[in-house]
Amino acid sequence: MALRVYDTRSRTKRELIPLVEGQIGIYACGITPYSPSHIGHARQAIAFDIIVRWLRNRGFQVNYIANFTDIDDKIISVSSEEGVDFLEVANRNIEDYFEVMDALNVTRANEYPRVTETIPEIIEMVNSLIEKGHAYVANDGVYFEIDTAPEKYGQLTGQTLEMVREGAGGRVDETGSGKRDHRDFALWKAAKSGEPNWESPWGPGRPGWHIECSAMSLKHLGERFDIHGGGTDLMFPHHEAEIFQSECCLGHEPVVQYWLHNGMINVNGEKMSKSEGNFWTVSDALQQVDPLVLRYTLINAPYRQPVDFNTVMIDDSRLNHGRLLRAYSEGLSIAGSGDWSSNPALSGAAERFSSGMNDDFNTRVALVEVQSIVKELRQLIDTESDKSDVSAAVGWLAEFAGGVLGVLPTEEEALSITESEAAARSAISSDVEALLEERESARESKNWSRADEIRDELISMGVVVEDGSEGPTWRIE
RNA sequence: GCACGGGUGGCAGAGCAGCUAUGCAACGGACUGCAGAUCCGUGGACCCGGGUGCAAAUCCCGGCCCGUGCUCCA
Repeated sequence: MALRVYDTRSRTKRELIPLVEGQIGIYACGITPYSPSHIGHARQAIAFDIIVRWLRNRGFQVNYIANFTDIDDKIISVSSEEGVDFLEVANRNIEDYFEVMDALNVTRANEYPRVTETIPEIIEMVNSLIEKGHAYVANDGVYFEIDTAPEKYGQLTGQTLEMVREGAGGRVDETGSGKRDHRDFALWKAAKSGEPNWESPWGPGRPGWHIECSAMSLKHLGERFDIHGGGTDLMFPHHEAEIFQSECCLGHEPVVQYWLHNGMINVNGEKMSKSEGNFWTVSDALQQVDPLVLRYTLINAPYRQPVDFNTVMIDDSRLNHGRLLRAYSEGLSIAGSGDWSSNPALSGAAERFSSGMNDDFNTRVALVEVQSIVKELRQLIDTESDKSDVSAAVGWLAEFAGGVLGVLPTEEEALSITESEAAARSAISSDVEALLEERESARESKNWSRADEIRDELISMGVVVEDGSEGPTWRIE
Protein backbone atom coordinates (compact mmCIF):
# COMPACT_ATOMS: atom_id res chain seq x y z
CA MET A 1 0.00 0.00 0.00
CA ALA A 2 1.57 3.23 -1.13
CA LEU A 3 2.09 5.99 1.37
CA ARG A 4 1.00 9.30 -0.07
CA VAL A 5 1.67 12.71 1.42
CA TYR A 6 0.39 16.14 0.48
CA ASP A 7 3.32 18.20 -0.69
CA THR A 8 2.73 21.94 -0.44
CA ARG A 9 5.18 22.72 -3.20
CA SER A 10 3.47 20.57 -5.83
CA ARG A 11 0.04 21.03 -4.26
CA THR A 12 -0.78 17.38 -4.72
CA LYS A 13 -0.58 14.17 -2.80
CA ARG A 14 2.53 12.34 -3.92
CA GLU A 15 3.79 8.91 -3.12
CA LEU A 16 6.50 9.15 -0.49
CA ILE A 17 9.69 7.79 -2.01
CA PRO A 18 12.70 8.29 0.25
CA LEU A 19 16.04 9.45 -1.12
CA VAL A 20 17.63 6.44 0.52
CA GLU A 21 15.52 3.33 0.57
CA GLY A 22 14.13 2.54 3.97
CA GLN A 23 15.27 5.81 5.52
CA ILE A 24 13.57 9.15 6.04
CA GLY A 25 15.11 12.42 7.11
CA ILE A 26 12.62 14.90 8.48
CA TYR A 27 13.10 18.42 9.73
CA ALA A 28 10.24 20.26 11.42
CA CYS A 29 10.38 23.89 12.44
CA GLY A 30 9.99 24.00 16.17
CA ILE A 31 9.40 26.93 18.41
CA THR A 32 10.92 30.28 19.14
CA PRO A 33 11.08 29.98 22.92
CA TYR A 34 10.08 33.47 23.97
CA SER A 35 6.96 32.35 25.85
CA PRO A 36 5.46 29.13 27.18
CA SER A 37 4.16 26.74 24.53
CA HIS A 38 0.57 27.14 23.39
CA ILE A 39 -1.79 24.54 22.00
CA GLY A 40 -0.81 25.47 18.47
CA HIS A 41 2.71 24.33 19.26
CA ALA A 42 1.21 21.16 20.71
CA ARG A 43 -0.71 20.51 17.54
CA GLN A 44 2.41 20.91 15.45
CA ALA A 45 4.47 18.69 17.72
CA ILE A 46 1.78 16.00 17.86
CA ALA A 47 1.18 16.11 14.11
CA PHE A 48 4.83 15.45 13.31
CA ASP A 49 5.17 13.02 16.19
CA ILE A 50 2.45 10.90 14.64
CA ILE A 51 3.95 11.22 11.18
CA VAL A 52 7.24 9.95 12.56
CA ARG A 53 5.55 7.19 14.56
CA TRP A 54 3.69 5.99 11.48
CA LEU A 55 6.79 6.02 9.30
CA ARG A 56 8.57 3.95 11.93
CA ASN A 57 5.61 1.60 12.19
CA ARG A 58 5.94 1.09 8.44
CA GLY A 59 9.54 0.07 8.93
CA PHE A 60 11.35 3.25 7.93
CA GLN A 61 14.38 4.31 9.85
CA VAL A 62 13.54 7.91 10.66
CA ASN A 63 15.89 10.69 11.60
CA TYR A 64 13.70 13.42 13.03
CA ILE A 65 15.14 16.86 13.74
CA ALA A 66 13.21 19.61 15.52
CA ASN A 67 14.89 22.91 16.19
CA PHE A 68 14.72 25.75 18.67
CA THR A 69 15.21 29.25 17.36
CA ASP A 70 16.71 30.44 20.59
CA ILE A 71 17.73 33.93 19.53
CA ASP A 72 15.38 36.41 17.91
CA ASP A 73 13.72 39.81 18.36
CA LYS A 74 11.04 38.60 20.73
CA ILE A 75 13.41 36.72 22.98
CA ILE A 76 15.57 39.82 23.14
CA SER A 77 12.62 41.98 23.98
CA VAL A 78 11.44 39.67 26.78
CA SER A 79 14.97 39.46 28.13
CA SER A 80 15.38 43.23 28.22
CA GLU A 81 11.97 43.73 29.80
CA GLU A 82 12.83 41.30 32.55
CA GLY A 83 16.45 42.33 32.77
CA VAL A 84 17.69 38.77 32.41
CA ASP A 85 19.97 37.11 29.91
CA PHE A 86 18.29 36.06 26.68
CA LEU A 87 19.40 32.48 27.18
CA GLU A 88 17.62 32.38 30.48
CA VAL A 89 14.39 33.27 28.69
CA ALA A 90 15.03 30.70 25.99
CA ASN A 91 16.02 27.93 28.38
CA ARG A 92 13.07 28.50 30.62
CA ASN A 93 10.65 28.17 27.72
CA ILE A 94 12.46 25.20 26.26
CA GLU A 95 12.08 23.47 29.61
CA ASP A 96 8.39 24.25 29.52
CA TYR A 97 8.23 22.87 25.99
CA PHE A 98 9.73 19.55 26.98
CA GLU A 99 7.62 19.31 30.08
CA VAL A 100 4.30 19.80 28.31
CA MET A 101 5.23 17.82 25.21
CA ASP A 102 6.32 14.89 27.38
CA ALA A 103 2.97 15.06 29.13
CA LEU A 104 1.29 15.00 25.73
CA ASN A 105 3.19 11.82 24.95
CA VAL A 106 5.21 13.44 22.17
CA THR A 107 8.19 11.25 21.37
CA ARG A 108 11.42 13.18 21.53
CA ALA A 109 13.06 14.02 18.23
CA ASN A 110 16.46 12.55 17.48
CA GLU A 111 17.99 15.97 17.96
CA TYR A 112 16.94 19.44 18.97
CA PRO A 113 19.51 21.75 17.43
CA ARG A 114 19.63 25.36 18.52
CA VAL A 115 20.59 28.46 16.63
CA THR A 116 23.09 29.51 19.27
CA GLU A 117 24.90 26.21 18.79
CA THR A 118 24.95 26.52 15.02
CA ILE A 119 26.52 29.95 14.57
CA PRO A 120 29.66 28.77 12.70
CA GLU A 121 27.59 26.83 10.18
CA ILE A 122 25.28 29.82 9.71
CA ILE A 123 28.20 32.16 9.08
CA GLU A 124 29.63 29.70 6.60
CA MET A 125 26.35 29.54 4.73
CA VAL A 126 25.95 33.31 4.62
CA ASN A 127 29.51 33.56 3.39
CA SER A 128 28.85 31.10 0.66
CA LEU A 129 25.76 33.01 -0.46
CA ILE A 130 27.78 36.22 -0.67
CA GLU A 131 30.50 34.48 -2.67
CA LYS A 132 27.96 33.08 -5.09
CA GLY A 133 26.49 36.50 -5.66
CA HIS A 134 23.14 35.81 -3.96
CA ALA A 135 23.70 38.06 -0.98
CA TYR A 136 25.15 41.48 -0.30
CA VAL A 137 26.58 43.27 2.69
CA ALA A 138 24.81 46.43 3.79
CA ASN A 139 25.44 48.86 6.60
CA ASP A 140 23.13 47.00 8.95
CA GLY A 141 23.75 43.40 8.00
CA VAL A 142 23.75 40.93 5.16
CA TYR A 143 20.75 40.45 2.88
CA PHE A 144 19.65 37.81 0.45
CA GLU A 145 19.00 39.32 -2.96
CA ILE A 146 15.73 38.00 -4.33
CA ASP A 147 16.44 39.17 -7.87
CA THR A 148 19.28 36.68 -8.19
CA ALA A 149 16.79 33.81 -8.19
CA PRO A 150 13.38 35.27 -9.02
CA GLU A 151 12.14 31.95 -10.40
CA LYS A 152 12.11 30.55 -6.88
CA TYR A 153 9.63 33.09 -5.63
CA GLY A 154 6.22 31.87 -4.50
CA GLN A 155 6.98 28.17 -4.72
CA LEU A 156 4.91 27.35 -1.67
CA THR A 157 2.32 30.12 -1.62
CA GLY A 158 1.81 30.92 -5.28
CA GLN A 159 2.55 34.56 -4.77
CA THR A 160 4.51 36.42 -7.40
CA LEU A 161 7.19 39.05 -7.00
CA GLU A 162 4.78 41.65 -8.29
CA MET A 163 2.11 40.84 -5.73
CA VAL A 164 4.40 41.32 -2.82
CA ARG A 165 5.89 44.39 -4.41
CA GLU A 166 2.43 45.97 -4.46
CA GLY A 167 1.58 44.73 -1.02
CA ALA A 168 4.49 46.25 0.78
CA GLY A 169 5.76 48.96 -1.56
CA GLY A 170 7.58 51.84 0.02
CA ARG A 171 8.03 50.25 3.38
CA VAL A 172 11.77 49.93 2.97
CA ASP A 173 12.44 53.64 2.93
CA GLU A 174 10.69 54.12 6.23
CA THR A 175 12.75 51.53 8.05
CA GLY A 176 16.07 52.92 6.97
CA SER A 177 17.24 49.37 6.35
CA GLY A 178 20.10 48.69 3.98
CA LYS A 179 17.94 46.47 1.83
CA ARG A 180 18.06 47.12 -1.89
CA ASP A 181 14.59 45.72 -2.36
CA HIS A 182 11.95 45.29 0.29
CA ARG A 183 11.52 41.62 -0.62
CA ASP A 184 15.14 40.88 0.20
CA PHE A 185 15.52 39.38 3.62
CA ALA A 186 18.14 39.47 6.33
CA LEU A 187 20.70 36.70 6.62
CA TRP A 188 22.74 38.46 9.28
CA LYS A 189 21.68 41.36 11.47
CA ALA A 190 24.32 43.75 12.78
CA ALA A 191 24.05 44.05 16.56
CA LYS A 192 22.46 47.11 18.04
CA SER A 193 24.00 48.22 21.28
CA GLY A 194 23.36 45.90 24.18
CA GLU A 195 22.04 43.09 22.04
CA PRO A 196 23.48 39.59 22.21
CA ASN A 197 25.93 39.15 19.38
CA TRP A 198 28.49 36.88 17.78
CA GLU A 199 31.60 37.80 15.85
CA SER A 200 31.37 37.48 12.09
CA PRO A 201 33.19 38.67 8.97
CA TRP A 202 30.56 41.45 8.85
CA GLY A 203 31.02 42.56 12.40
CA PRO A 204 29.23 41.53 15.56
CA GLY A 205 25.64 40.49 15.03
CA ARG A 206 23.23 37.62 14.97
CA PRO A 207 21.52 35.42 12.37
CA GLY A 208 18.44 36.61 10.51
CA TRP A 209 15.23 34.71 11.06
CA HIS A 210 15.35 32.20 8.19
CA ILE A 211 18.95 31.20 7.77
CA GLU A 212 19.12 29.07 10.92
CA CYS A 213 16.78 26.43 9.55
CA SER A 214 18.71 26.14 6.31
CA ALA A 215 21.94 25.75 8.27
CA MET A 216 20.56 23.32 10.83
CA SER A 217 18.81 21.08 8.33
CA LEU A 218 21.99 20.99 6.25
CA LYS A 219 24.08 20.17 9.27
CA HIS A 220 21.85 17.38 10.53
CA LEU A 221 20.23 15.96 7.41
CA GLY A 222 22.57 16.85 4.58
CA GLU A 223 22.33 18.55 1.21
CA ARG A 224 19.10 16.83 0.29
CA PHE A 225 16.53 15.44 2.63
CA ASP A 226 13.05 14.00 2.48
CA ILE A 227 10.57 15.99 4.52
CA HIS A 228 10.44 19.52 5.82
CA GLY A 229 7.53 20.43 8.04
CA GLY A 230 6.02 23.23 10.04
CA GLY A 231 2.84 25.23 10.48
CA THR A 232 1.09 26.78 7.48
CA ASP A 233 1.86 30.18 8.90
CA LEU A 234 5.52 29.51 8.16
CA MET A 235 5.10 28.87 4.45
CA PHE A 236 5.66 32.52 3.69
CA PRO A 237 8.12 33.99 4.18
CA HIS A 238 10.04 31.53 6.33
CA HIS A 239 9.99 28.39 4.23
CA GLU A 240 10.24 30.22 0.94
CA ALA A 241 13.30 32.00 2.29
CA GLU A 242 14.74 28.61 3.18
CA ILE A 243 14.27 27.44 -0.37
CA PHE A 244 16.22 30.47 -1.62
CA GLN A 245 19.00 30.04 0.88
CA SER A 246 19.49 26.30 0.73
CA GLU A 247 19.09 25.87 -3.00
CA CYS A 248 21.22 28.87 -3.93
CA CYS A 249 23.91 27.89 -1.47
CA LEU A 250 24.03 24.22 -2.44
CA GLY A 251 23.49 24.81 -6.15
CA HIS A 252 20.83 22.18 -6.70
CA GLU A 253 17.11 21.78 -6.36
CA PRO A 254 15.09 20.57 -4.70
CA VAL A 255 16.84 20.32 -1.39
CA VAL A 256 13.58 19.34 0.28
CA GLN A 257 11.63 16.55 -1.41
CA TYR A 258 8.31 17.05 0.38
CA TRP A 259 6.93 20.08 2.23
CA LEU A 260 4.33 19.23 4.86
CA HIS A 261 2.35 21.90 6.67
CA ASN A 262 0.02 21.48 9.61
CA GLY A 263 -3.12 23.59 10.01
CA MET A 264 -3.71 26.16 12.71
CA ILE A 265 -5.77 26.08 15.87
CA ASN A 266 -8.90 28.17 16.16
CA VAL A 267 -10.72 28.78 19.40
CA ASN A 268 -14.49 28.82 19.04
CA GLY A 269 -14.09 29.49 15.36
CA GLU A 270 -11.70 32.38 15.74
CA LYS A 271 -8.01 32.61 15.36
CA MET A 272 -6.22 31.98 18.60
CA SER A 273 -4.20 35.02 19.53
CA LYS A 274 -3.12 36.92 22.56
CA SER A 275 -4.95 40.03 21.45
CA GLU A 276 -8.23 38.14 21.09
CA GLY A 277 -7.93 36.98 24.68
CA ASN A 278 -8.56 33.39 23.63
CA PHE A 279 -5.02 32.25 24.00
CA TRP A 280 -4.37 28.84 25.53
CA THR A 281 -0.98 27.76 26.69
CA VAL A 282 -0.60 24.02 26.97
CA SER A 283 -0.26 24.36 30.73
CA ASP A 284 -3.54 26.28 30.90
CA ALA A 285 -5.26 23.62 28.88
CA LEU A 286 -3.83 20.83 31.02
CA GLN A 287 -5.43 22.40 34.06
CA GLN A 288 -8.77 21.51 32.55
CA VAL A 289 -8.19 18.49 30.42
CA ASP A 290 -6.17 15.31 30.70
CA PRO A 291 -3.09 15.40 28.46
CA LEU A 292 -4.10 12.35 26.46
CA VAL A 293 -7.59 13.77 25.99
CA LEU A 294 -6.02 16.96 24.69
CA ARG A 295 -3.92 14.88 22.33
CA TYR A 296 -7.04 13.02 21.21
CA THR A 297 -8.77 16.33 20.54
CA LEU A 298 -5.87 17.61 18.48
CA ILE A 299 -5.82 14.57 16.19
CA ASN A 300 -9.57 14.58 15.70
CA ALA A 301 -9.03 16.23 12.34
CA PRO A 302 -6.28 15.45 9.82
CA TYR A 303 -3.16 17.46 10.48
CA ARG A 304 -3.63 19.84 7.55
CA GLN A 305 -7.12 20.95 8.54
CA PRO A 306 -7.64 23.68 11.08
CA VAL A 307 -8.79 22.35 14.45
CA ASP A 308 -11.40 24.26 16.33
CA PHE A 309 -10.71 24.12 20.04
CA ASN A 310 -14.08 24.31 21.75
CA THR A 311 -15.94 22.64 24.57
CA VAL A 312 -17.95 20.37 22.29
CA MET A 313 -14.79 18.99 20.73
CA ILE A 314 -13.15 18.50 24.09
CA ASP A 315 -16.19 16.85 25.70
CA ASP A 316 -16.52 14.58 22.73
CA SER A 317 -12.88 13.58 22.98
CA ARG A 318 -13.12 13.12 26.71
CA LEU A 319 -16.01 10.71 26.25
CA ASN A 320 -14.42 8.72 23.46
CA HIS A 321 -11.01 8.68 25.02
CA GLY A 322 -12.50 7.60 28.34
CA ARG A 323 -14.17 4.65 26.66
CA LEU A 324 -10.96 3.73 24.93
CA LEU A 325 -8.99 3.92 28.12
CA ARG A 326 -11.47 1.94 30.18
CA ALA A 327 -11.84 -0.84 27.64
CA TYR A 328 -8.09 -1.02 27.16
CA SER A 329 -7.20 -1.14 30.85
CA GLU A 330 -9.91 -3.62 31.69
CA GLY A 331 -8.99 -5.85 28.79
CA LEU A 332 -5.35 -5.60 29.73
CA SER A 333 -5.95 -6.61 33.32
CA ILE A 334 -8.18 -9.50 32.29
CA ALA A 335 -6.20 -10.99 29.46
CA GLY A 336 -3.04 -9.00 28.75
CA SER A 337 -1.91 -7.80 25.36
CA GLY A 338 -1.67 -10.39 22.62
CA ASP A 339 -1.18 -10.88 18.93
CA TRP A 340 -4.01 -9.64 16.72
CA SER A 341 -2.76 -10.60 13.29
CA SER A 342 -4.50 -13.96 13.08
CA ASN A 343 -7.89 -12.43 13.87
CA PRO A 344 -9.67 -11.53 10.61
CA ALA A 345 -11.79 -8.75 12.06
CA LEU A 346 -8.78 -7.09 13.67
CA SER A 347 -6.70 -7.50 10.54
CA GLY A 348 -9.42 -5.82 8.55
CA ALA A 349 -9.50 -2.92 10.98
CA ALA A 350 -5.72 -2.72 10.78
CA GLU A 351 -5.92 -2.49 7.01
CA ARG A 352 -8.45 0.33 7.13
CA PHE A 353 -6.43 2.08 9.78
CA SER A 354 -3.35 1.75 7.61
CA SER A 355 -4.98 2.97 4.45
CA GLY A 356 -6.20 6.01 6.36
CA MET A 357 -2.76 6.74 7.70
CA ASN A 358 -1.19 6.05 4.31
CA ASP A 359 -3.44 8.69 2.82
CA ASP A 360 -1.56 11.70 4.13
CA PHE A 361 -1.75 10.57 7.76
CA ASN A 362 -5.51 10.80 8.14
CA THR A 363 -5.86 10.39 11.88
CA ARG A 364 -9.62 10.95 11.77
CA VAL A 365 -10.12 7.84 9.68
CA ALA A 366 -7.69 6.02 11.94
CA LEU A 367 -9.71 7.00 15.00
CA VAL A 368 -12.87 5.55 13.51
CA GLU A 369 -11.17 2.14 13.47
CA VAL A 370 -9.97 2.63 17.01
CA GLN A 371 -13.50 3.45 18.13
CA SER A 372 -14.88 0.38 16.44
CA ILE A 373 -12.33 -1.88 18.14
CA VAL A 374 -13.15 -0.27 21.48
CA LYS A 375 -16.78 -1.11 20.96
CA GLU A 376 -15.90 -4.67 20.06
CA LEU A 377 -13.57 -5.08 23.02
CA ARG A 378 -16.22 -3.67 25.32
CA GLN A 379 -18.60 -6.39 24.18
CA LEU A 380 -15.99 -9.11 24.51
CA ILE A 381 -15.34 -8.05 28.09
CA ASP A 382 -19.00 -7.72 29.01
CA THR A 383 -19.88 -11.12 27.59
CA GLU A 384 -16.83 -12.70 29.23
CA SER A 385 -15.61 -14.03 25.94
CA ASP A 386 -12.54 -16.09 25.26
CA LYS A 387 -9.48 -14.43 26.72
CA SER A 388 -7.49 -14.83 23.55
CA ASP A 389 -10.02 -12.65 21.73
CA VAL A 390 -9.76 -10.03 24.44
CA SER A 391 -5.98 -10.04 24.42
CA ALA A 392 -5.91 -9.78 20.63
CA ALA A 393 -8.11 -6.70 20.70
CA VAL A 394 -5.98 -5.23 23.49
CA GLY A 395 -2.89 -5.92 21.43
CA TRP A 396 -4.46 -4.17 18.45
CA LEU A 397 -5.19 -1.09 20.52
CA ALA A 398 -1.72 -1.16 22.02
CA GLU A 399 -0.14 -1.06 18.60
CA PHE A 400 -2.40 1.43 16.83
CA ALA A 401 -4.06 3.62 19.44
CA GLY A 402 -1.00 3.44 21.68
CA GLY A 403 2.04 3.00 19.49
CA VAL A 404 0.96 4.99 16.45
CA LEU A 405 -1.51 7.58 17.70
CA GLY A 406 0.00 7.77 21.17
CA VAL A 407 -3.31 8.23 22.99
CA LEU A 408 -2.83 5.35 25.46
CA PRO A 409 -0.77 5.42 28.63
CA THR A 410 1.87 2.77 29.28
CA GLU A 411 0.73 -0.71 30.28
CA GLU A 412 1.79 -0.07 33.85
CA GLU A 413 -0.24 3.12 34.03
CA ALA A 414 -3.24 1.50 32.42
CA LEU A 415 -3.11 -1.38 34.87
CA SER A 416 -2.76 0.95 37.80
CA ILE A 417 -5.96 2.68 36.72
CA THR A 418 -7.93 -0.55 37.06
CA GLU A 419 -6.04 -1.44 40.23
CA SER A 420 -6.72 1.85 41.93
CA GLU A 421 -10.34 1.61 40.88
CA ALA A 422 -10.48 -1.87 42.35
CA ALA A 423 -8.86 -0.61 45.53
CA ALA A 424 -11.29 2.26 45.86
CA ARG A 425 -14.08 -0.16 45.22
CA SER A 426 -13.06 -2.70 47.81
CA ALA A 427 -12.56 0.06 50.39
CA ILE A 428 -16.24 0.91 50.40
CA SER A 429 -17.53 -2.39 49.16
CA SER A 430 -19.04 -3.71 52.38
CA ASP A 431 -20.87 -0.43 53.10
CA VAL A 432 -22.26 -0.34 49.60
CA GLU A 433 -23.30 -3.97 49.65
CA ALA A 434 -25.12 -3.47 52.94
CA LEU A 435 -27.04 -0.50 51.56
CA LEU A 436 -27.82 -2.36 48.39
CA GLU A 437 -29.23 -5.27 50.34
CA GLU A 438 -31.47 -2.94 52.25
CA ARG A 439 -32.51 -1.31 49.04
CA GLU A 440 -33.29 -4.66 47.43
CA SER A 441 -35.60 -5.62 50.26
CA ALA A 442 -37.26 -2.21 50.02
CA ARG A 443 -37.73 -2.81 46.32
CA GLU A 444 -39.16 -6.25 46.91
CA SER A 445 -41.78 -4.74 49.16
CA LYS A 446 -42.29 -2.00 46.51
CA ASN A 447 -41.17 0.67 48.92
CA TRP A 448 -39.90 2.84 46.08
CA SER A 449 -39.34 5.97 48.11
CA ARG A 450 -37.02 4.15 50.51
CA ALA A 451 -35.25 2.51 47.56
CA ASP A 452 -34.67 5.86 45.90
CA GLU A 453 -33.54 7.36 49.15
CA ILE A 454 -30.84 4.75 49.46
CA ARG A 455 -29.86 5.32 45.87
CA ASP A 456 -29.44 9.03 46.59
CA GLU A 457 -27.38 8.19 49.61
CA LEU A 458 -25.10 6.06 47.46
CA ILE A 459 -24.83 8.84 44.91
CA SER A 460 -23.62 11.15 47.64
CA MET A 461 -20.90 8.59 48.31
CA GLY A 462 -19.96 8.79 44.66
CA VAL A 463 -21.52 5.44 43.86
CA VAL A 464 -23.80 4.96 40.89
CA VAL A 465 -26.25 2.07 41.04
CA GLU A 466 -27.51 0.46 37.90
CA ASP A 467 -30.29 -2.10 38.12
CA GLY A 468 -29.92 -4.89 35.63
CA SER A 469 -31.82 -8.05 34.88
CA GLU A 470 -29.51 -9.97 37.23
CA GLY A 471 -29.72 -7.56 40.12
CA PRO A 472 -28.02 -4.23 40.75
CA THR A 473 -24.43 -3.38 39.83
CA TRP A 474 -22.53 -0.36 40.98
CA ARG A 475 -19.55 1.70 40.00
CA ILE A 476 -17.62 4.65 41.32
CA GLU A 477 -18.05 7.88 39.44
C1' G B 1 -6.84 43.43 -3.50
C1' C B 2 -3.76 38.96 -4.45
C1' A B 3 -2.49 33.89 -2.75
C1' C B 4 -3.64 29.30 -0.32
C1' G B 5 -7.32 26.30 2.16
C1' G B 6 -12.41 25.38 3.10
C1' G B 7 -18.05 25.36 2.73
C1' U B 8 -21.32 17.87 4.22
C1' G B 9 -27.13 15.93 8.57
C1' G B 10 -28.96 19.49 15.29
C1' C B 11 -23.31 19.58 16.57
C1' A B 12 -18.19 17.84 15.61
C1' G B 13 -16.06 15.73 11.53
C1' A B 14 -14.64 11.78 7.42
C1' G B 15 -15.43 10.60 2.35
C1' C B 16 -13.24 13.54 -2.99
C1' A B 17 -16.98 9.81 -9.08
C1' G B 18 -21.15 4.47 -8.13
C1' C B 19 -21.21 0.84 -2.11
C1' U B 20 -24.41 2.74 6.07
C1' A B 21 -18.39 7.02 7.55
C1' U B 22 -17.91 7.56 12.74
C1' G B 23 -18.94 9.92 17.50
C1' C B 24 -22.32 13.07 20.26
C1' A B 25 -27.47 14.60 20.23
C1' A B 26 -32.67 13.18 18.59
C1' C B 27 -36.44 9.52 17.80
C1' G B 28 -38.53 4.29 18.22
C1' G B 29 -37.94 -0.43 20.65
C1' A B 30 -35.85 -4.19 24.32
C1' C B 31 -34.78 -4.10 29.59
C1' U B 32 -36.79 -1.22 33.97
C1' G B 33 -41.10 0.53 39.66
C1' C B 34 -38.46 4.93 38.12
C1' A B 35 -33.69 6.44 36.69
C1' G B 36 -29.23 4.99 34.58
C1' A B 37 -26.27 1.82 31.79
C1' U B 38 -26.38 -1.47 27.79
C1' C B 39 -28.31 -3.55 23.33
C1' C B 40 -31.29 -3.34 18.71
C1' G B 41 -33.29 -0.08 15.23
C1' U B 42 -34.79 4.82 12.61
C1' G B 43 -34.71 9.42 10.38
C1' G B 44 -31.76 13.23 8.58
C1' A B 45 -26.65 16.27 4.68
C1' C B 46 -23.65 17.35 0.80
C1' C B 47 -23.49 26.65 -0.25
C1' C B 48 -25.79 28.40 -5.16
C1' G B 49 -25.94 28.22 -10.70
C1' G B 50 -24.18 25.97 -15.03
C1' G B 51 -21.13 21.96 -17.49
C1' U B 52 -18.73 16.91 -18.40
C1' G B 53 -19.97 11.56 -17.30
C1' C B 54 -24.19 5.79 -17.72
C1' A B 55 -23.33 7.89 -12.80
C1' A B 56 -21.07 14.04 -9.13
C1' A B 57 -20.99 15.75 -2.20
C1' U B 58 -16.81 13.95 -5.11
C1' C B 59 -14.26 16.43 -11.72
C1' C B 60 -14.64 21.43 -14.68
C1' C B 61 -16.46 26.70 -15.06
C1' G B 62 -18.92 30.94 -12.69
C1' G B 63 -20.81 33.10 -8.19
C1' C B 64 -21.55 33.68 -2.86
C1' C B 65 -19.68 32.90 2.05
C1' C B 66 -15.79 31.61 5.80
C1' G B 67 -10.65 30.89 7.50
C1' U B 68 -5.47 31.80 6.94
C1' G B 69 -1.24 34.34 4.70
C1' C B 70 0.81 38.83 2.26
C1' U B 71 7.82 39.77 5.61
C1' C B 72 6.12 38.72 14.45
C1' C B 73 3.88 33.69 14.16
C1' A B 74 3.39 26.18 15.01
